[in-house]
Order: sequence, then C-alpha cells, then structure tokens
Amino acid sequence: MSQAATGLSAARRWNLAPKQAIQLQRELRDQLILENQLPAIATIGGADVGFEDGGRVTRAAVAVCDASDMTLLDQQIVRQPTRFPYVPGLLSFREVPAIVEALEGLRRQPDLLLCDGHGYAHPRRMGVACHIGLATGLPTIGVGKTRLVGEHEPVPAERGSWSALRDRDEIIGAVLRTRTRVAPVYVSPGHRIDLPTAVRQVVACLHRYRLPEPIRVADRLASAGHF
DNA sequence: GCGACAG
DNA sequence: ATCTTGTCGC
Repeated sequence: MSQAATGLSAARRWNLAPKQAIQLQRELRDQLILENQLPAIATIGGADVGFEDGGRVTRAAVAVCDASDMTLLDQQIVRQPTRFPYVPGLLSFREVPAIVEALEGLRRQPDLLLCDGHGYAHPRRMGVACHIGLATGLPTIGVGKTRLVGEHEPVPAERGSWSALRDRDEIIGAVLRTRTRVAPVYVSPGHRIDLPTAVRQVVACLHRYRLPEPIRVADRLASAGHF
C-alpha cells in the first residue's frame, strides 16, 4: 500500500477511545503540510456541524462558493448518529466523520475548504481543519470563534487587522478582525497552506458578516430549523 | 491540587 | 453545540 493511502486510512480511523485518539493525533501531526500546495482557486467550501435530538444526531453541512463572488454553487447536508462526546482537543473525532461524508456527496470538491473550528491552533497542532485536510487531501483552513490555546496582543479595531497567536515559542495562528469593532476570529492553517495565505484567503471570503461566507452558509445549513 | 477548555 | 424572548442599535 502507498504511503498516501496509509495516511488517508489513519486519518479516517474514528472508533477510538480518548487516549488512543490523542495518540493518533500525535502521529497525524507529522503528516501535516504547512506549505502552500494550492490549485488555482475557483471554488471555496465551508464546513460546519449542528446537532439534533438532544445531541444524538450529528448534522454536517458543506457549502461550495464561487471564489470570485462568493455565489453559492453547491451544498450538502448529511446526518449520522453521534459517535463521540465533546472533549476539548478531540473535536475532530466527533465532527469530522459526518463532514467527510457530506464532502463526498458534492458534485465536485472545492479547491480550498474553510472549517468551523481551529486548525493548527490546537494543543497538539491537530484541530478539526487539520484532520479534515488529512482525511480528504484537501487544502484546509481553520476558523474558530473562540480561543482554544495560545496568547496574543490586542487586535486593532479595524477590519483586516490581525495579531499573531502564539503558544510557547511558536506562532500557531492569527487573531483576525473580520469586521470593525466586532469580536475577532482565530485563523490557523489546516493542511497544505501557510498562515499568511490562510489569512489572505479568509479575508477574500469576507462579505458583510463576522464569518467568511462559505462558513456562514454552512453554519446556516447545519443549524436547527432545516427540514 | 487548581484552572482552562474549539463545537 | 443546544436550551430560548425580547430588545437594543445601525
């Protein structure tokens, strides 16, 4: 079996106990590519998940937008029985299986995927965006709404400003102001992209709200109220 | 031992 | 994440 195939299967191993999941994250971390390996970007996807039935059902949503004007081109919603509890640091084992299935239902894969949640800005540098990237091979970016790890200087109030997010001696992400005087978001590389490029791509997806369009649309689809 | 802790 | 009405402000 090729190394690529071996890596893909390892990144799709979901039925693990918390301790084994943490060990797998340490192994997967070495497979991350933090350099740009991007195709010409014509489409950008967004992914998010919501829950139903008191958390027993996981609903994943992915939206694909035209990179030039953020027009919605395709969308997919899938439901799966929830298979893992919420454990800070192990979010991917709870959300990624459903997101991968949703992605497989698209007519065509996006050139880049923005994920709701952190990427490299994770205790073991393996947030949901990184895991989705390794499980699919897609270039990914993590966009979190609140901090998981790291510290940073205050971010200027103007839209587009950002401060480096640091953990120990390493820069793990950027705290980006997507709207003037609105709470910033946490951007970090997922897979096949570097931080400066990730920030630029997120800024390019901003329209009128705090979250970049692809994620905002996926958010709507994944949130309650869709029959 | 005491906090912190994505969604 | 989810449970939930109205309310303040551009």
